[in-house]
Amino acid sequence: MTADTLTIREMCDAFEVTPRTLRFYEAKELLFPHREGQKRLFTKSDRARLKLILRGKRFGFSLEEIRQLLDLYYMGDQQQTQIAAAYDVARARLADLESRRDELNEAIDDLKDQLKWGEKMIASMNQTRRAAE
Amino acid sequence: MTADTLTIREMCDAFEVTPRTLRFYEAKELLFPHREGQKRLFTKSDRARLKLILRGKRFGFSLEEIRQLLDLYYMGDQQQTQIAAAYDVARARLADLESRRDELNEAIDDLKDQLKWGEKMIASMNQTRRAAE
DNA sequence: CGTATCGCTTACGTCAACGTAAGCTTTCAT
DNA sequence: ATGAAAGCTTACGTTGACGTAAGCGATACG
Repeated sequence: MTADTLTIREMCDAFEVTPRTLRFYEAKELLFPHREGQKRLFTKSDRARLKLILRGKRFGFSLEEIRQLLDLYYMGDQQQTQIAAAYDVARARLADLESRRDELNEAIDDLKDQLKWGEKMIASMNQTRRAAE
Repeated sequence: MTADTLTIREMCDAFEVTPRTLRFYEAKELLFPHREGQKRLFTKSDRARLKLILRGKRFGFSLEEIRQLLDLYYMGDQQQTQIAAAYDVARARLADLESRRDELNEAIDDLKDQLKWGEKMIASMNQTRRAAE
């Protein structure tokens, strides 16, 4: 049985990252792989966290920001004040993501216009070329 | 008349960036302010470009990627092959943005679930606290 | 006329996020 | 037994995106 843990190499292959990157994330307390002697063993939780880390990076968050967000996602049973604080931060993050989505939709609309313009351009140039032949 | 151009300071105030940043963007050929003697004068085109630069950064693009995208947006009348190539790149970018939006929506849904969970948590903890009093 | 203020250039400093190299154990197949 | 492979630690190097400091020219102001 594989005990549901991955070696560092398997983890790298699964997520297309380097060992250095995984060790770096551990040093920054973004991942907490178990140890079997010296060797790291990455659990299901680590895989879920790494997925969120990479997603966060695609959205342009810094590792430090991502670490805080992970602390939110993976809170155990904590004190009420902690939960409440986390709740507020999560709501702020939601607002951030929604505004990002809106801006992204703007950018998409802009680009679609740009593409229409490009199509007309190409068409008219083909026109011109045929006329010149 | 202000000739529709901004000094570097006005530009900084308008976009909340530092002079260093604007000079840096010029050095990297992302902006092309005119000169009045030594002094930079930022045109409407520069303002539009800077808006796109800052938007790109919020989406996690590197300045080099952004420069290429700007070259697309602001192509003059070029050769057909150039237009056609730009068209392809723009379509690829559109696909990228749309997939980002989809992933963003996923993240938003996840977070909404998380928030519901948090609300329940807080509610049940208030319950517990009242029971213990 | 002195002196601030604004802008310019040149150049070195910095921080995040890894890359890369050196040298050391453990493991496992030949 | 051994030597290649995989993993580890430590530490210095690198790249991108600016920050910051020094020093100079022009311009405005009291």
